[in-house]
Amino acid sequence: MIEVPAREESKRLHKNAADLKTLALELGLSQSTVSRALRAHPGIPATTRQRVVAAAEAAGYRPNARARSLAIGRAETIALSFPLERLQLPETNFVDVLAGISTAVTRRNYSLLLSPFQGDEAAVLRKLASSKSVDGVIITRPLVEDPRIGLLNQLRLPFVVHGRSEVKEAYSFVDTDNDNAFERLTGLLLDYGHRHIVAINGLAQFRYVAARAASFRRAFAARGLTPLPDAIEFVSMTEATGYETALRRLDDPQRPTAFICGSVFQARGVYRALGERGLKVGVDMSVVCHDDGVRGCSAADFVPPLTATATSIRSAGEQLALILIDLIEQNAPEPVHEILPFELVLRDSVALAQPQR
Amino acid sequence: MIEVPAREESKRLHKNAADLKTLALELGLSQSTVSRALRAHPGIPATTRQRVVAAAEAAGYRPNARARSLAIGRAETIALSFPLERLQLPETNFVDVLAGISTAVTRRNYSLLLSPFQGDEAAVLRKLASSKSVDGVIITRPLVEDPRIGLLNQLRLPFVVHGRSEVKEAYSFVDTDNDNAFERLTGLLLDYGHRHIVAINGLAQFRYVAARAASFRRAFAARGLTPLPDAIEFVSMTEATGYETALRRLDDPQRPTAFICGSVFQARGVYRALGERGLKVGVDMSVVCHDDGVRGCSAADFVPPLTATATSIRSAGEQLALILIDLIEQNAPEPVHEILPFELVLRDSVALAQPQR
DNA sequence: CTGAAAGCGCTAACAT
DNA sequence: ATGTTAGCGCTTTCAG
Repeated sequence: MIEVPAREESKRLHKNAADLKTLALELGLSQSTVSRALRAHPGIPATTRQRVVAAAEAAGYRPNARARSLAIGRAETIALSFPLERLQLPETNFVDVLAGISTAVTRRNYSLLLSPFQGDEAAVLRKLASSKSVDGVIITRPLVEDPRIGLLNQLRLPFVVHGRSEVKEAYSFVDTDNDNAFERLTGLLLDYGHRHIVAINGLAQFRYVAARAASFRRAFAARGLTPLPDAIEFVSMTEATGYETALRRLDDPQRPTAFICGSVFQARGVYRALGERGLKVGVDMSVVCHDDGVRGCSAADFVPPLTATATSIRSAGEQLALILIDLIEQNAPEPVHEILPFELVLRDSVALAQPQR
Repeated sequence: MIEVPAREESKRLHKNAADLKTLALELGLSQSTVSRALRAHPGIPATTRQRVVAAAEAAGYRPNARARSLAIGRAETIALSFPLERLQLPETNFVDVLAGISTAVTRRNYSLLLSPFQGDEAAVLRKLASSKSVDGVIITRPLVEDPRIGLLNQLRLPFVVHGRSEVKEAYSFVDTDNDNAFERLTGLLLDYGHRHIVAINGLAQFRYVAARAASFRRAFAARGLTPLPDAIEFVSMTEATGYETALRRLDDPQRPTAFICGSVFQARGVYRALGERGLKVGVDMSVVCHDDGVRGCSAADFVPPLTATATSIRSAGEQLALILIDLIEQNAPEPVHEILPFELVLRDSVALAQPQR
């Protein structure tokens, strides 16, 4: 019944639980010296530093994050605020942004707090700010006039927005170059001779949707043309709405010759609708889309492969986290505005427009 | 240049930054009384409590989470440890578990720390434990003999496993009733007269895969039958492998008459393979699968609708979080073992077996 | 180069 | 019913 081997293990266990005080005691040094040695403060000779580091490692010592953050006034943690439904809906690029954020946060030795909300996001943001549980927050999908920006500035909680808003205040953001992407897509179709183009856009409350609508029109204007008044559809970013919208427009006596889709999901719906009407993509009908590089749904894998403006929403996520952490650590005193480039990838989904009537 | 209106605002801002000391001072009470009043401790009369609560609300006061957690010895935060790739791969049920966890964590007023790892999960778990940044952790996809369970027990970090392992030690888990689900699916096919059934299972290192293999054989044994030696395929849980595996088995001279799939993703691949070989599901070939209720890929939406054992992986996520929090708060001193039920939903993907040869 | 001591903001014994 | 006091474990002046 004697547990000789267990004793040494329990000893090690105890060591694992060690705090700074114990460690200092064992080393015959003061807490402050040990603390400084571990943080490689100047003025600690290499020899003692090594001794301390070795002892800490042996003891499996890590500073208590709660005590440390109380002392230094930072939690080394950021939050991602998002509507819970973005984790529940099947078709969103949210998880890909999250993957990017996770990666960067980990690389910078920060932690990521997931902060979902249902209904009142402002309340959640206020709570994050006043309880000081995080050093900063990432918010997503800004509205044309987004009240969160004013709120966060007022609360003095560092933040970065995924996307842009039209508000006057200063704020940092990371955004894809949506505007120009839609202009390129539109221009491409126009240059192939298409005139009756339908743009399947997103819901009108979001700024990026407005921006895309504007750049769609800009591409026409640049060529001395004007789109039809009902050329732009403001619908949600799903396969189902892409399908429904396309079917409706195909069955219209004024059938378009080309579609621009805001997302690969919508494009998938458009392909399905075309299939059902017996129309061949890249032959009878042209389709292009914007492709955020969402995992598992690439324009390259469409049949036929889909011409698209390609970006990486995951790297947008990485940028969001990196910029926020820089902001927190004051490496970036000014608001940061980062617009990520896209690439136009030509594939087989675009045909020359048939000579009209 | 005088900022009269701004002054009042800055005053309110200042109030927002209020701490317990300031609040106590304003109220003419001691910190402890204010603290107790806010936590509705017994022995604080309703009148003062109301006064304190009102003042706190007006000031936008929230206890500093870092100070509080240092004082009470709990962070009121749990972590989810997972391989980063589960956020990057297109086909996983991970996000659905996450949605469930998020929901429950929020409901219990806890926070959720996302703790991805690449490579060495043990190191991450050690860090979580020694830095005391969270009160507990959820781990997923246990191996048959999973070393994390021993580690976490040794570290004395409360944890719950999504799934089971064969290790001897005590641990809490939430798991779907995988074993019996596969037995039911197999039994169903056997009762329809099928004898040459191929089970497309997962990768062999995971316990649930072994359990499913065993219950597949159990269903045969219960009817005095034995499956063919190569009846079970151990492959990954994706559409692509479902497709490839099905094609290979279909092109074998010994073609099976039915498939059991471990996931809807695999089943989707099987459907595609059957389509390409001109076989009609529910007529020429029978297919069943286990359906975790992943968002956007339901067995009910297959064409034809797919007979499946249905569970909700999201509610598994909820249970995981609730149990862990109970464990942390000592509401559940004993390890908790929760096996979630499933439902067998009959649809149109199963036909009576053709009389053999 | 190292140690002593204060304090981050809160909670909880221990008084009264 | 309320106040006083002593920490929680760390960082960081301030002394030596």
